[in-house]
Amino acid sequence: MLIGHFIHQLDDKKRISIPSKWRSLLGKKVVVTSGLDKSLFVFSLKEWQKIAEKLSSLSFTNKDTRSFTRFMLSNAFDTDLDSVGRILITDQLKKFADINKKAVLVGMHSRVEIWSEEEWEKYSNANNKSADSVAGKLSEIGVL
Amino acid sequence: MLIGHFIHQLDDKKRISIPSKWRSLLGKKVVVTSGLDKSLFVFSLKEWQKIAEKLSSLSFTNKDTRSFTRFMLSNAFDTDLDSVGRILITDQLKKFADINKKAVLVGMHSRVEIWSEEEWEKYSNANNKSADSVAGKLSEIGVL
DNA sequence: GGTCTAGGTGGGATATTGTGGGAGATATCG
DNA sequence: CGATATCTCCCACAATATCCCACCTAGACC
Repeated sequence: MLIGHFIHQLDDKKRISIPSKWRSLLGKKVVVTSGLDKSLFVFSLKEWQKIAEKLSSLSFTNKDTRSFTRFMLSNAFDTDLDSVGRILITDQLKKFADINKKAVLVGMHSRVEIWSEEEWEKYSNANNKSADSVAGKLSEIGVL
Repeated sequence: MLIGHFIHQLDDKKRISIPSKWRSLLGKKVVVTSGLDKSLFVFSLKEWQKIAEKLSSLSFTNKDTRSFTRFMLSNAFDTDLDSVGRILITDQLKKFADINKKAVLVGMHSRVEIWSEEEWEKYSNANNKSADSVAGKLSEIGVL
């Protein structure tokens, strides 16, 4: 299970290290694509295949699903981890997520999200959860 | 059942001892995450998996639950107990709970909470004073 | 009261990880 | 077709995490 978050550098060769903890879970080949909220999604090849299948099963007549499918597929990029566990980020994706140098890698169960540091800070501050709302959600899912 | 509380040191290598009493209940692998009121939650792997499953089952189209899931997962950290029963606390979590050196480990049924000593004092003092009102609540829910 | 044991704490040595850069291979363009 | 830019693979280094062992204190037991 992919959890936690790490701050890594995107170097001038547009490489970024996948935290070593996650490498065994992701495998050697991954797919990077544009995600929600100005972040990139990284899937293991296996997870990606599941998603691709789901996307292809969506109705083509619905305008929304058609555009969502295009959004996911057109920006998808498959890349291998190099010998020390880094992946490549294309210019388009770099630009999409507005990543300059520092990036935040976030573990989200079965996928990894990549954010620019600034966007991540903004996002997590903006969603500055009051203790009450967190407590409420926690009790909803049966933790408290 | 995890009950009672212990005061242990968080050393410079960001390790903290789990009370030996609790080790058999928690198992070798645990997950630490940000909790409520400036405290950290420690779950056994089993308990955590239940939570993670619930989280992943939440609808991802809802912006609120998405941010809640990110909050829970991005601050989570899975760690093994070392040969003498200590776990690691990441810088992020250390900062979140404002733990410097002395920390209080509190048994809360199925999870452990970790507080900085100062926060714990503050919190428990405030609570002791209102013991009467707590007693009232307990009778409301049929405990006493 | 002394000895023994278990649990908590600290520190050193080694392995791992993240990051940068070079050289050869490949593609691009005039 | 040659020159130049880009990409890919490989190696090197510094920082840090991980593993292991040793100490120390407090309580138990004789």
